[in-house]
Amino acid sequence: MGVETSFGIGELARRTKRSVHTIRWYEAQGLIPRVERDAGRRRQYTVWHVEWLNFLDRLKTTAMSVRDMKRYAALIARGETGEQEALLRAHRESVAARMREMNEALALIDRKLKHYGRFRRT
Amino acid sequence: MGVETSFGIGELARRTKRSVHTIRWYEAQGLIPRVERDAGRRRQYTVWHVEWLNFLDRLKTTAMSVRDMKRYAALIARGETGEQEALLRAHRESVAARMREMNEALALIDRKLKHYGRFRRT
DNA sequence: CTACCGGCTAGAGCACACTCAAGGTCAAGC
DNA sequence: GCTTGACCTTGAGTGTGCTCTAGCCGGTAG
Repeated sequence: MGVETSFGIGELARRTKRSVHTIRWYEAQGLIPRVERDAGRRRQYTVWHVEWLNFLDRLKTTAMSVRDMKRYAALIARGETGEQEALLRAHRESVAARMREMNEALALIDRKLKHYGRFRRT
Repeated sequence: MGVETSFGIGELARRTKRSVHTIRWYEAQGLIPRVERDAGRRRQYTVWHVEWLNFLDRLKTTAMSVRDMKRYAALIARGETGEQEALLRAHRESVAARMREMNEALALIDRKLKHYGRFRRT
């Protein structure tokens, strides 16, 4: 027992619902900053990494590319908060724009569906 | 002069802002129904195809896969309006769900941005 | 006649985001 | 001391959606 402050890659995989393969791949791509190793060269993670990967999920949900996640991760690693904010703000705007487009497309789809409905019996 | 009722692939490419390559690839994937050929085996298109490709753009904007576009195109080719409607309605729901997720993610990003803002000087 | 344009097919190549296989290390438990 | 399990690295393979190359044909203008 005791206060578990760090854990291995298997545990991180369970906590973030990713495969161990994927986590190593993410790290190789530069998406995971602040990864320490123990004496046996095994990766050690903390709750910070769980939260970071959860946040990456949100960025992914909003269609951020791995390339941009890598840029953001690099800024986190260097602590450059100004640039972090700029990147995130730019992403926010592109997401908002994409959502406006999707809304328009959805409206068109709804008009089509209404049209189908017009000739339905029920 | 005269009423131009059909045109070639180059013109379709210009009208739909795609490359000729891409249009041929779309057709090979089964995404473009009702394509006739002239005596020289050249593809002939009409305004119907322009509208169809514009609609495919909307489906793409809403992240429909080529696989599903192909299914929809096949239903168009066979005139099965009932199944067309079912497919489109299912897509509509998945888009709505994705947009809800994106909205949540956007809200989280906005909270992060607010946090950055908290420590800014201006 | 010949250059050019637009079109044709088959198939190779590419960017992205994983996903997994092969072969090995290392510590703990029996 | 041997097995088990978690971990390691390198690198190959996969699915999606294009994008382009090579080599060819056929009609028109100079």
